Amino acid sequence: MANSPRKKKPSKSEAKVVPLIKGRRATSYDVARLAGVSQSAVSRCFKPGASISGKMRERVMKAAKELEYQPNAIARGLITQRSNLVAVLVSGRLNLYYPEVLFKITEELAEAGLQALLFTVETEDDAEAVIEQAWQYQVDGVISASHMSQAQYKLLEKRQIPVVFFNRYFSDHPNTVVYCDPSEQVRDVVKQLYTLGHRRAGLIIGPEDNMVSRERARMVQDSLSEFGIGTVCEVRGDFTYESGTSGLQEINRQVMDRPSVVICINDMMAMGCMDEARSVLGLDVPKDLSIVSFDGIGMSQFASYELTTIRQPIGRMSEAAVRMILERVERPEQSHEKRVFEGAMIPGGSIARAPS
Amino acid sequence: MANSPRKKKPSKSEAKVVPLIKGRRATSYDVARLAGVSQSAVSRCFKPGASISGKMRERVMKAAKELEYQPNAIARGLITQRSNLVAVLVSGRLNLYYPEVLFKITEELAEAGLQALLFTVETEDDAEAVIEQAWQYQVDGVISASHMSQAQYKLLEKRQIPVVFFNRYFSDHPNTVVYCDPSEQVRDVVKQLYTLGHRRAGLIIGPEDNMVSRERARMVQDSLSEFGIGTVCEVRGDFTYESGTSGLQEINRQVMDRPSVVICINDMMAMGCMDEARSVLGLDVPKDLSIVSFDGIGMSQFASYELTTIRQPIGRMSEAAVRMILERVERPEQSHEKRVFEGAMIPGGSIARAPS
DNA sequence: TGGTGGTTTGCATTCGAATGCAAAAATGCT
DNA sequence: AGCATTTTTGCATTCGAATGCAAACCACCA
Repeated sequence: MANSPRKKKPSKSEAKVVPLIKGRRATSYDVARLAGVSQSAVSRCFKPGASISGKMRERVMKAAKELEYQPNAIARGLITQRSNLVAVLVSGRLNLYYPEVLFKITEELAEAGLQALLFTVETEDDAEAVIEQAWQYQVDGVISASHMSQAQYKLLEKRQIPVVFFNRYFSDHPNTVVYCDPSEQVRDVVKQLYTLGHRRAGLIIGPEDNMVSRERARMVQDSLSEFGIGTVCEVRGDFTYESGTSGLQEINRQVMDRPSVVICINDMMAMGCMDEARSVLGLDVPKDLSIVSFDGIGMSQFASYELTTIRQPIGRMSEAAVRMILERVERPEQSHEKRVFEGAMIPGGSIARAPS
Repeated sequence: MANSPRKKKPSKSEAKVVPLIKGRRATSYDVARLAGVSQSAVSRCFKPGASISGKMRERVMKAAKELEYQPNAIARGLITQRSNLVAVLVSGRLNLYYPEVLFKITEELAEAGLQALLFTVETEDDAEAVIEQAWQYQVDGVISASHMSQAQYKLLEKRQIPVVFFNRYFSDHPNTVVYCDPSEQVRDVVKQLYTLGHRRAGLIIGPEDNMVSRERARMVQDSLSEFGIGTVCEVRGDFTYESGTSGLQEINRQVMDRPSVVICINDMMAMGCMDEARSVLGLDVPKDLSIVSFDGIGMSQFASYELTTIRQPIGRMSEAAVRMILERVERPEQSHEKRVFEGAMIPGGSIARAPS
């Protein structure tokens, strides 16, 4: 490996190497050889803001194009300690809220030059495994819109992997969060219900361990009692359509005198609830029964449902989540931040004057 | 760096090193040092089937646990030339068919020890960019359920990245495919329509360049003409709910004498169509208008819709897709394979006797 | 012409795990 | 015990790009 005289001799007739001829993809060394420069020059050409002269860049780029060279993100990740991968944790396929969030986040990530590593998480056990996987893949950060225990979060923290929570957080622990606070809108909706004569409400809430459900339920309860609307029944579902149908059944079973309005903690359950009311109980929604809910997912506005619901600004929230992950990656020492977005009431058509 | 006598001396009091104490995650070298063995031993411990003795494994594992060591997938990928990443290309958030497929595939991949790198693709230009990204990340393979031009496919082929097409393929080019062929069921459904007295059908199909749409349309046309049912109108949508509503409007505009059945090329459009029929045109589905469609996504069976539709066995198809990617990764020279699954008719409740 | 300062460039090393090869250890057999 | 065979282990190198440092180059001015 004698260091040859620093004069370039690219005239070796290997200039006609067809890229990938033997299954190997071109590396920065191949490009360097073809262009008659050093590997570092090639590397610098692909690093924005690096010190490189015009003609050098030109020469390298020409060779790179010829060989269809693209830097190897894996190798780059190894040396820079930045994978540009972000783990996105969403849960089940049964709540159509998640796909919306997922796609939005993925697009925002792409825009920021990051890749989404997708993980589906149904239980905390899943989360356990997922965290290990993400750790193995050296993700730069985690955006979690699904289950995660405090212990798991602390583990990630200890490993210095930035986490942004999407619509959930731990109140007794500092963390970075994008969150939708619909309390204003809840009050508006409840007020409207009051004006429409509703005095007895049913509630279909989510799993006990779910923060979003707890918070929303609390807000609803607060507003209800403020306006003197009674909660005749509170049943627990799991955010799925099916648990909306069975939820209404359950309410029906528990109280003889049906409430005039059912408040569902998310759209999926509201849709189940509405379908149950109409198809099974033969009720007219909203004339016989009003229904309101949360999320504002796309299909909640299909003509069959037209839910009166409180929408989360998913687009802005996703954008914020990605911004925040980037910030935390770049300045891990910075203190945590919580960004809270207001909800937005979608009037819909699923509420009406209470039947007398 | 004198090579010390091959006697272990792990008693260096660094045994109390707290993992990650200075922000560095443990590497195989750290584990090796703590366990008093070589780095290669550590590596072998994490490779299933490697030649390692029981006590060695035990010692290494103990040290690994203490340091919370997990092999670095990025470094591994670099040396093994296998990233264990698979790019999954799905399109828009507006057709709920995709999330279902995506989640299924992701789960199957996880089961096979692979990670899904998610890409959303709306146009062929997107696909272009996505392919470059995937290439940079050294994905082991691509599962494409979205747009991809022949040129793009050939590019991937040239780069020797295995591709599995999900429900689409190029007929004039060898490729690996999982596909759902609903022709049997189409015939059944059309026959049933005939029996129910339908003689005039409307069609809402998808974009011209979409193979799934073309194929399904062809099958429908074939069966219709076999049974002597006329196509009074064929309009084009884009697989979204909205294009289902506008599709029915369009049909209504084009022909004065409304068809007795509308066949939609996917569920989303069928739902839009049904909602339009009911809420805007005031029709009773199925009494005034029958609707049938394709896909069998979850929400097509919600009580508001209960579509008569031809379901794809998404679960089995996803599993097959992952299997096939694995096979192609391991034996790239093997010839291509096309796995075709039958559809399954879901009776639903969206068809009835044709109004006289 | 020579010196100064600034910009380009290349060299050599690094990231963390895998692996072919040879040395060492363990096992079996006579 | 002595030798052959098999299994286990460590050494050294490799993957592909990034980067600190020093050498080379360039421009400019005195």
